[in-house]
Amino acid sequence: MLTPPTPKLDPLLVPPVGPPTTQSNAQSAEQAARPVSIENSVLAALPRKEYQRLLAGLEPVSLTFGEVLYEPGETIRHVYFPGASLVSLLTLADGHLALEVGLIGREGMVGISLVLGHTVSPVRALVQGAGAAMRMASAHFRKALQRSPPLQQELCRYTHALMSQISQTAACNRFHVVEMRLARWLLMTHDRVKSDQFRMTHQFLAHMLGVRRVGVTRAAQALQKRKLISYSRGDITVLDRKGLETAACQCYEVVKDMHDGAQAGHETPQMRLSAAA
Amino acid sequence: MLTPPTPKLDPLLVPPVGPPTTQSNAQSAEQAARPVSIENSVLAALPRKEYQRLLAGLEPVSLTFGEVLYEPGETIRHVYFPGASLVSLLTLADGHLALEVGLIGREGMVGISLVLGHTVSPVRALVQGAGAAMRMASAHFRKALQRSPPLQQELCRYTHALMSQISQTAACNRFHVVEMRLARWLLMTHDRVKSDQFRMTHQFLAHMLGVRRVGVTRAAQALQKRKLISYSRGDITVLDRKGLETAACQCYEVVKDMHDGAQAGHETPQMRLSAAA
DNA sequence: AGCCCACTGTGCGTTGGCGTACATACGGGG
DNA sequence: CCCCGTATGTACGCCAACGCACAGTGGGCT
Repeated sequence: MLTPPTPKLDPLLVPPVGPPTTQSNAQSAEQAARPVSIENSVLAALPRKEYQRLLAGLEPVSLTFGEVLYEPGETIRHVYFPGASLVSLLTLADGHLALEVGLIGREGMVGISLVLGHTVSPVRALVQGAGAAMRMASAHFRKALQRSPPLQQELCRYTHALMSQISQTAACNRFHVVEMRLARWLLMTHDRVKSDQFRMTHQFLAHMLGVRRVGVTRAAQALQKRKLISYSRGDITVLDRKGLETAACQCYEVVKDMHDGAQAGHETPQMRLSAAA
Repeated sequence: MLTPPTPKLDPLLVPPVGPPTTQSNAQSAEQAARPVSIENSVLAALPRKEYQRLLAGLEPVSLTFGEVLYEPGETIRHVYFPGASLVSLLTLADGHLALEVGLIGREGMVGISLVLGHTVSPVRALVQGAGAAMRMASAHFRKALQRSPPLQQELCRYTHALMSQISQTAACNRFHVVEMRLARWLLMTHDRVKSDQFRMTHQFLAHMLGVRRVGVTRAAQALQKRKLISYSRGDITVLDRKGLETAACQCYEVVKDMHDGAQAGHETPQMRLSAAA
């Protein structure tokens, strides 16, 4: 939250940010003092030795709200390992409408295309929650990936989880009403940040969910009336986590189980059998 | 989920078919005479030597309409390389509604999860167009994959294309009206089969598009009135391919470019930059 | 030939979300 | 302290799609 969310008109389609990488570098200098501070599950899951080797190419950056990391069709310059930050993957339809298909926090990596050998992003990657992250230049990353089977494995797992998330989101967007989807979205965000409270305007949520702002307002009202959340001018607070889970569609649990399963299955991949059944 | 969910009522969730694998084997015997007859782009893209080595584990099968290859949460026993056949990936929402998120023909492989190290499928894989395919047992496939970097590369490419397809479909399902989506779907199918004509009831299409059967009927009427297609009792014929492309949303082109780009980009991955801009 | 069933066509009231427009409320900067 | 812009609340007509119900229609099977 280094900058106020929405300066002008419709900042969410193309938010007014300075050159992203440059300004990030400025801030990253102070953080460089303790470069291991970023907690990212993918990195954390690596053997100590592998992690140490990776550190050479990793650079701490501070992601600012609204920053666009990739645009569809754009070459990927860095991959990002979010810590406290939060990144949305958006698919564009027609050219002006956007819809979130994936949400990436500390459990994953931004730039999965590179893992699969593509240098171009098919989606827009938008910073949705400001915070710290580690990044690595694409060229360096590809080399590191080739040299590190554990990293490959970790990222393959995550890729699969992300793919499942995207699939489930597709069905969810098709079948479920706004209120349920909003609840799900809040839960997903809640999982990825430490606090019960985060900044998030209705307008922004509308873009994520692919609906009108008014639709979000209505849904949010309903949730607030049920004492599940409270909000005011961009501050959303989760009051009743359990209740929210009830209000959300089960898509939430399906996706969550998938991510958890992917991590839990680190040593025993087969155990996922029962989890998903 | 080995038992049929809905024996009566709605034949498309589990169409009336005999034991899938067994009966397929019966038919595959005659095809075994010339096992190289299946044209699959992934296999075709491999160096001759690699392909020859793979053949040992490949087994020609005949997929029958309505056959379910995987159910969500089920262990993947084989991967499939479709030839003339066509397989849909369906995500389940709530437990009874299904929505197609991906369509796989000769350009891909069914069972991508295995490539990413997961033995369990997150989606249902439903045979949507009967025809030939090659299959390989999971254990064998995993070994083959480890030994063959070209296969890895080919499948990573395809995985990426599939992921893009799923993302785009998600947005498409959210924003576009049934008629456009139907047109898109017909085009995608048309791309993957040789003929201008294929079997496809409204009810089936309704499940793919996640809408009512009546919705499909209406949309199909409109397309027929415009002389783009003609249909009768499950036989759909594409009359005006160009016209259909106009009637469809541009999601079709976006996804097509991605698949083509993935193949064309074999040597020049960067060239896609301009295509998606 | 006749029957049955799958496939397709049509109608009706309902509804969730859309597009638009305008009204209030908070809060920070001048 | 006032002003203005951002954030939120409310209203109205509209439409695509929904759920349900039922009516034709053609092909295959006995």
